[in-house]
Amino acid sequence: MRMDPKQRCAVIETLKVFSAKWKPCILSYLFTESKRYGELQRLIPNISRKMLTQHLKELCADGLIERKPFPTIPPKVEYVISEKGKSLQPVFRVLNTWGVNNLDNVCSTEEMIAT
Amino acid sequence: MRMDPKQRCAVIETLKVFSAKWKPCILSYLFTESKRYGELQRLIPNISRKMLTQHLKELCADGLIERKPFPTIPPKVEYVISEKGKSLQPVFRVLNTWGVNNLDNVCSTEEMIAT
DNA sequence: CTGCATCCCGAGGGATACTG
DNA sequence: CAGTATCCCTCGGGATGCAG
Repeated sequence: MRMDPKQRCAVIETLKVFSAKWKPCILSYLFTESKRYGELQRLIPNISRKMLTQHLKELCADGLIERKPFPTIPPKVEYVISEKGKSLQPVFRVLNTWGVNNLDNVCSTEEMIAT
Repeated sequence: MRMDPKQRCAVIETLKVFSAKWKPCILSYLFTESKRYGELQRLIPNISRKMLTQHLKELCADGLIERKPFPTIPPKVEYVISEKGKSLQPVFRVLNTWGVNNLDNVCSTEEMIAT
């Protein structure tokens, strides 16, 4: 197993798609169910609006989520996980399992489903 | 599947361990066989000595690789993958597979074994 | 409510010169 | 050969204010 840093390596490009600071968190919420912009803001208290907007845009651009605007007043926007996004869930499970088995003081996302 | 950003989430902590700029590349070389400092430098032409040193240190601290210095003249240091490090290989394969199936213009690390 | 624009700061990371 | 030390700069990302 080798990687040529000059090529677009699948592992590295995959990491780029979802490993930004808040993206795993956003995705994990959307795995469960669609959320509105404001809901995500409340669920992730430390994220700034700028970063939330930016990450949502990038996730849309990469086809992992979809944006569903409703032309109501006041406006309402729902973010929904896409099929491509769903395909990341098993990847997250693998990462979660590795962390639980190899790191200290980490909290499994699987456990959090139960609670 | 939910993540509380206030906890040490397994997925996020796992990403922190190996998703720094050059770490996947370094690890992928060490998966194959042990390498000396200078070899890695030649294999990864764009990395600076500072970053190579820093990332190797962090990978050691996280127990993914081991440093084997030989008190010869001139000095010689080998970096070897650890058992914990090896356990990341299946994780890399999952990331690689997802990238190959879902991204354009990426190059599989698996293919590169064959070449 | 859902964003965009702007300003600003600190960390990540590159280049280079020096050392045991 | 295998680093360390220093300088510097870009960019991720936070805070705040404005707009549709």
